[in-house]
Amino acid sequence: MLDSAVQPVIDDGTAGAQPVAPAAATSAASLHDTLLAQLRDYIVEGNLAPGARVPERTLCERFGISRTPLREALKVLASEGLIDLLPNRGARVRQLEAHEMVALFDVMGGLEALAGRLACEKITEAGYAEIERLHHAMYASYLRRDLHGYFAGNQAIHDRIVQAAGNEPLAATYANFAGRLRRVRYAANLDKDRDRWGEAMREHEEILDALRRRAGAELSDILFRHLRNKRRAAAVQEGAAPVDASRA
Amino acid sequence: MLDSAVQPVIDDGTAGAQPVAPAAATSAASLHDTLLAQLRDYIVEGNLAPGARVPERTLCERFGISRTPLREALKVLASEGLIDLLPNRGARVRQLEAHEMVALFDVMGGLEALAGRLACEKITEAGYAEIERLHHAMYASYLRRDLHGYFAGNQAIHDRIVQAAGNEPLAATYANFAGRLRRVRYAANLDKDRDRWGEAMREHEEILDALRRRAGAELSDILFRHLRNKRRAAAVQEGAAPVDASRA
DNA sequence: ACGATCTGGAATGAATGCAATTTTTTGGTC
DNA sequence: GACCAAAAAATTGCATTCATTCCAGATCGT
Repeated sequence: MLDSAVQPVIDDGTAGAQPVAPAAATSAASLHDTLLAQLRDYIVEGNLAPGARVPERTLCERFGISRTPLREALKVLASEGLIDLLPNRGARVRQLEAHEMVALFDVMGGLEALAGRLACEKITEAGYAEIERLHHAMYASYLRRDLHGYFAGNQAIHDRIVQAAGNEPLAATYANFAGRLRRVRYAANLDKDRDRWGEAMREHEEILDALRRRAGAELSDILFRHLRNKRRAAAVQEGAAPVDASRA
Repeated sequence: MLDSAVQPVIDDGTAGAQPVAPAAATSAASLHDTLLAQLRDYIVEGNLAPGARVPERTLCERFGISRTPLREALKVLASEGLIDLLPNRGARVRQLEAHEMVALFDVMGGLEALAGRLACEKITEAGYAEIERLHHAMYASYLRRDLHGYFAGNQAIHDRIVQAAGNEPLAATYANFAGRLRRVRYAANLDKDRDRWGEAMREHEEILDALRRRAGAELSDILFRHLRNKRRAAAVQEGAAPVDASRA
């Protein structure tokens, strides 16, 4: 569906944004949250330039639906912070100012800090072993200077910690913020910042150590500072590359 | 080219609804977020019993609007976690299970912990002085055994800390979770639990002290544990009392 | 010629209408 | 009398339609 193959960019570094909303554990998916997920992906993938208008008509025929469900999805996306809904002027893709990106990073840090603390309370030995395995794999990628593998491992670890926290609202909120930040691609400049890379690796050693000792408060603090450092390293390139929005 | 002559607010019948948390601080209000705020308040206030159906038709004539904007608002409220949206079975007021309430409290704790840490970085002397004043006022209420005044002051302090964090997404998320938890009224059992009341008061002393010293990590930890204790004290009564939903 | 104003088209916001699914009621059977 | 099945009524989901607002180009005035 989505022609994301045009630009295979490494744009992630935090976490994967999956379904945000289906809070109901009992409900079996849904028929039209599909559209929401589709639209969210469509925006997050970068098919619409930041600040660009979100043409209802075009998207309607793009997804083969009427305006009513699309507008509903748009309202939800606006409440998630992905787009801005101007009164009578339609929807626009949210453009992140520098200070907004900083704020989002801090929230991510707070959420990860919370996740780490809760994970220390709930994680099983098997769960820890899995994270330890991921950590070593990531370390191997680091030694290999395999940026892609490193990021994948990094993301997997952070996701696992959030998952281990066993807190559904936390996981949903985390996914929401991760999705908002996914559009800014701050990842690619690690290969030029070897110092930061090594520093991040050391921080991950601390993370694993604190998790092993189930030191909740300590892990919480480490994780927040870890995100702070990641934010600092990412604050370099701000203007994300715009992507073509016009496709017949 | 913005028409400075703003159109007059259309307030037909219903009382003025102040938004719980205007997520978009910069955007100039809105014309139909009003309905969203109204509906949110309507739910949070407890006009609909937990687990009860949310009849579109009824609410439509209640708010004097058509089904389309109402359904949009419903979708947003579902994404906020206030209601569940069953596939073809309409909307239901979210019923909080015990473990869900626990999870929400933990997220609140994490958010407040983050707010405290950020507040230590950004708060001004005047801002701290204001919180100190509120603290003393709350302490006076405590001595007076004025439960209502105590809670008002308590909430004001926590709100001020969040506000002092100067992080808009954090404030919005905090307001969201606070709204979700507002329906469970855990407050009333403090007068029967004098020990918890005194404990909470001591914790607030610690909070103020850490904030005065701008000890971010310390304040963060205190706030999380403070919320944990509040959760423990609140976990008693679960089923909130339903209120009549029929009002002509 | 430059600027403001006016008019036409397009898009947004909301309401109504129609098909599909669910729920309730009614009837039948064991 | 209780339980199950089928039809009717109501409700949801979506499409279509109508009113209002915004944007653009053209027209008129200075």
